[in-house]
Amino acid sequence: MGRRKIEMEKVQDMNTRQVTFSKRRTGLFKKASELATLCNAEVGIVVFSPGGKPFSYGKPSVEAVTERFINDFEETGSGCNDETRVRKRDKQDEIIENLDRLTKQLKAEKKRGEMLQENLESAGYERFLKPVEELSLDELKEYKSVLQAMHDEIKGRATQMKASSTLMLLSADNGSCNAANDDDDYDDDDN
Amino acid sequence: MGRRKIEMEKVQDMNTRQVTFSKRRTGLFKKASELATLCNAEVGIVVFSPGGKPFSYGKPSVEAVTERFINDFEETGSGCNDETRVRKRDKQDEIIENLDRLTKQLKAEKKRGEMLQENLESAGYERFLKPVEELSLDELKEYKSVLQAMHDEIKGRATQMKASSTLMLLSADNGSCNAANDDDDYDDDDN
DNA sequence: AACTATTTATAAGA
DNA sequence: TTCTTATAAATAGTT
Repeated sequence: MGRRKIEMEKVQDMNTRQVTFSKRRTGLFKKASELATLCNAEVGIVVFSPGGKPFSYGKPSVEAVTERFINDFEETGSGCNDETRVRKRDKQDEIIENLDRLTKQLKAEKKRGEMLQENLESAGYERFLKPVEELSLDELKEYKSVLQAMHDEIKGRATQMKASSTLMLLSADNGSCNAANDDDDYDDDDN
Repeated sequence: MGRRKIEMEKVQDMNTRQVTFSKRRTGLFKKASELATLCNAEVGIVVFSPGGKPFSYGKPSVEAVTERFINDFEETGSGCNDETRVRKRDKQDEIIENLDRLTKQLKAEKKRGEMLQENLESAGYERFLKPVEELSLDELKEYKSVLQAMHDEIKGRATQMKASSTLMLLSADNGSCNAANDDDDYDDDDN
């Protein structure tokens, strides 16, 4: 949508591709935001750059989503006999347990990452301030690059894991467009 | 982008909102597809309609994502001492275990849903074909609505759970735009 | 579901 | 990288 029409195939020039990625990622997130605002919808996106760096966008927030998901409880009573209600309840209990486990795992993962980072940083300073002159230039360079790599990895790990899990869950059984239903998919009731 | 500019606020008319949702959801998924194709990126999206129906889009496929995520193994060796390598290995093992657990939970959840649906359908047909004339009109109506509700719920449950989990993971700590890094976020190496 | 008048998004260029 | 601009695409209102 610019000076020229472009073919829908991988952009060959790397610099151009980088620029295109940035611009279009921004555009995609904006579109998502507009969809959420205009239609009172909820939306989540994960994108991996070719380099594997994850970007994400979500609106409004997970809390709102999970809350609604869990509060689904109260509305399941009408028109059901007792047996049905019990079955539903059991099913929802399981789902809630699963969601809860996911959150706990995520939190634990984040905490481990933070602790590892702290350990590395303190160890790094100590080693850097004391025996510097005992290290060769090459050793110093290598040491610096190791620290940098570890820092980057840990910093991005939680996001990476979130994004990967997300994509995995998203396309668990198919990899392409996947509308939920065919028939009635839009019943509003909130205002 | 049409006959008139519209305000960025919830569309009030319900029919208009439904149409807008459909059109813009399609547009969003197309944009995502283009981003993936042009930039060789990976992308996943979940959208809830106001009625709570989930829609999702992913490209290329989860398998590709998880595979790359796991193969990250081989590339972590350079520039690390043994202790560092062991730490990284441990961390990645944990992550892989978590991902594995997520997949298993999802599969179990789907299987339970399918079984429940089968049970309901067979029981439903039996009851419907035999004692119809013994049921009052009101009972028949109620019965039909119960079956319909259960059917809809089970049909949508796996997707709902996937989408909810996804959104939860996505915005576990914040609800708005969330770029991964600040600095170098684009290093390509595949061709 | 199709059709346009317009608004947006964006490819190139600076 | 950020801004500008010519043009391609998306889409709001209409049929």
